[in-house]
Amino acid sequence: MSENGRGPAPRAVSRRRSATRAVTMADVAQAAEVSTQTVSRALRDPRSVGPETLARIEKAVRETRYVQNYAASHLASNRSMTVAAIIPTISTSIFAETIQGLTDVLLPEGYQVFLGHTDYTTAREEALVRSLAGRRPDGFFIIGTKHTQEATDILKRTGVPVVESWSWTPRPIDLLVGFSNAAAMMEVVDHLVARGYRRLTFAGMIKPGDHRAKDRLKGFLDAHGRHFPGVEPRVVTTTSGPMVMEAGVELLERVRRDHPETDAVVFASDVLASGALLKCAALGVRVPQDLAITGFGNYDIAAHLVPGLTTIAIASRTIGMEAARLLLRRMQGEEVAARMVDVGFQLLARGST
Amino acid sequence: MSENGRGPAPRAVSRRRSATRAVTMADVAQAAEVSTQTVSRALRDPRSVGPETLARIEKAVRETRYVQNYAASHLASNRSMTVAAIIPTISTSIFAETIQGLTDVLLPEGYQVFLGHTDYTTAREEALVRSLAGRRPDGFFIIGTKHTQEATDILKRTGVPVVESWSWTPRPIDLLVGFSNAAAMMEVVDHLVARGYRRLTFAGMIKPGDHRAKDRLKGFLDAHGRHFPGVEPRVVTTTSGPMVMEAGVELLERVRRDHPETDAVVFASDVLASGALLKCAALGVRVPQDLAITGFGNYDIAAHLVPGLTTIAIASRTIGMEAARLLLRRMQGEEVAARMVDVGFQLLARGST
DNA sequence: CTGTTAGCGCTTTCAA
DNA sequence: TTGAAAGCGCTAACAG
Repeated sequence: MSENGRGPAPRAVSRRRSATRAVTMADVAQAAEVSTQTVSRALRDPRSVGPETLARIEKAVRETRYVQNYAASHLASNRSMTVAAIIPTISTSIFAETIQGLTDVLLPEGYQVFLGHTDYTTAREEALVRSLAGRRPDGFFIIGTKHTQEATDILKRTGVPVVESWSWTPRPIDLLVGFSNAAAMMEVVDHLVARGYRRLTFAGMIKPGDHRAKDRLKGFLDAHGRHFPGVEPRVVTTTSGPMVMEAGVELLERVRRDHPETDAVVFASDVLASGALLKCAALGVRVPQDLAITGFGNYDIAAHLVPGLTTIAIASRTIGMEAARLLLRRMQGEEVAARMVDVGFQLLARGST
Repeated sequence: MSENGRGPAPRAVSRRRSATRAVTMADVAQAAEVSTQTVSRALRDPRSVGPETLARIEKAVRETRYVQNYAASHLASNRSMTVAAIIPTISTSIFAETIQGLTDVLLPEGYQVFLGHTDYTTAREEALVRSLAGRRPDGFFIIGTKHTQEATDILKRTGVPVVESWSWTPRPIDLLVGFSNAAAMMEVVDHLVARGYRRLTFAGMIKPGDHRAKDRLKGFLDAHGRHFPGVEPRVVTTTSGPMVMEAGVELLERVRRDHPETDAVVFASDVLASGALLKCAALGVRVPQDLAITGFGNYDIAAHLVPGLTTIAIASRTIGMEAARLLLRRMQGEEVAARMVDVGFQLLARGST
């Protein structure tokens, strides 16, 4: 325990910082009677060393319980084998699906994922980008295509591939895996109009940094203007609070109070729509006869509600997987054929309309 | 562009690996006309350098667009400022809440979170622990208390704090933030019996590595044996497939076919219970008159279903936040008062029983 | 197939 | 308050 028991004349002054010296590659090399270089090679590509040497090294690794230090590896090789992922919030299962898809593809290739969430604020996003850039990830994955100038600059200067997602833009920072939220919403409106609904109201939670929600509203307004020129569009929104079903209930109540003539409510998310749909059942409002309801996202619940919820299905997991594949190709030095991937969307017409 | 234009006699042979040399602390130091030491100090503790020096350094940082390299920092200081988090799956919103809580507390303190998921297999968990250990995180967060011997060994030998969670054990590896799944399930059974139900059936998805689901089944069996000694407990399970409402629908169908006498179905998760409850509405099965249904987790949907779903509420986000606080204290060298935190659970009796 | 050398970019230690 | 030297644990480059 005593820190002083080192003896009188420690030749090369010990500059150790860690108390319990960890096993290093040098220890393995010594145990296997090879150089550290050979150990390094054996770990990265077992076929690059002789079979007997390899066996000795593997034995040494086991016996010394060696765990490679990636920080040192990273510093020496300039490859961190990590990918930074930036999402608005983890608690929305639909982004979780995307992250799951991302990690499902990246982990088997040896990449680890750093995760950060912005809570839908661009300021937090910028801080996160800066902080994550300091980890020198080999790639970035980020939800959204609108960022602060500073964040965009940092992302561009990292020199590593960047995938933006879940939106669409003609000029991505680098790579893009997304779809047009506006176009999807237009399709919802077209569908409602085709089914005979005429008094549509948009209801959504639009946080300051949530450009996907804004695009959906924009799509609604565009389509509404196209179908009902001159008619003032009905819009009910909240700008804060957790994205939970209760918010949908509250939005429904505001729609019924402020726009009682509404015959169809276009929600910006399945979460909100589900809350509203269930509330309708409790209130005795018949869906879709008295009121049609649409959602966005095709969450698990949408197909199970009674009636089923008409919504837009997004290939959430696919976005993550496709993004991972693009990143992998780039991180391995290959070129990608298409820098922009449109995963599209699909209108699922169910009983609620 | 030419790689050859270096001239004939490059004195000290360049051993650069990165093509575009990134801005380093030395560049900042040069621009600010101080040593790298001073820059380093200024970045870590601005008050440790003179105000004029600080101003020059801050200016230099801005002008050079310097982004600190944490890998080098990590290697030199032996602190990575990261925490590794291991969860069964990201796509289950209830774990996402926990991760959100964890990051909400850790990010402001400068820690970043590495995320990995095991898909409920202990083999993948072990691989993940090994891999994440190589990143030398300053702390581990892991869902569950049952691990392979090897994974346990690695976690113990890292020398950093480890928080296990979402279960209960008298002998955690290090720290514990959890609750007893079995006790929670017993309370569900007690509640049903008190309400007059006598023919209970357990229905759940029990994946091989999901010890929390197993504990819930165990709790059911214990309570069932206590209330109905000698009566064979009814249990319907699946062992694979995605945890979605459809699985709940299928379990419900099996319960109705194999155990038609059932008057209450005890589901191991709200997801399953919700699917079943909605299916009951579609089938015309009255809940709770014909069949009572209970869930587990108190997902957002539970309170909005009609009737409301009786379930066990878990402080999912709190688990993450509490774990983060324990880790922080330990990572900052302080002792923690209580190594084991029981966050408990709460039975929420709603209309479905 | 294997070893030697230098260095990745930062922080610790020690000295001024 | 600031600086000089050393080294964290690994890998690239080169040589054999």
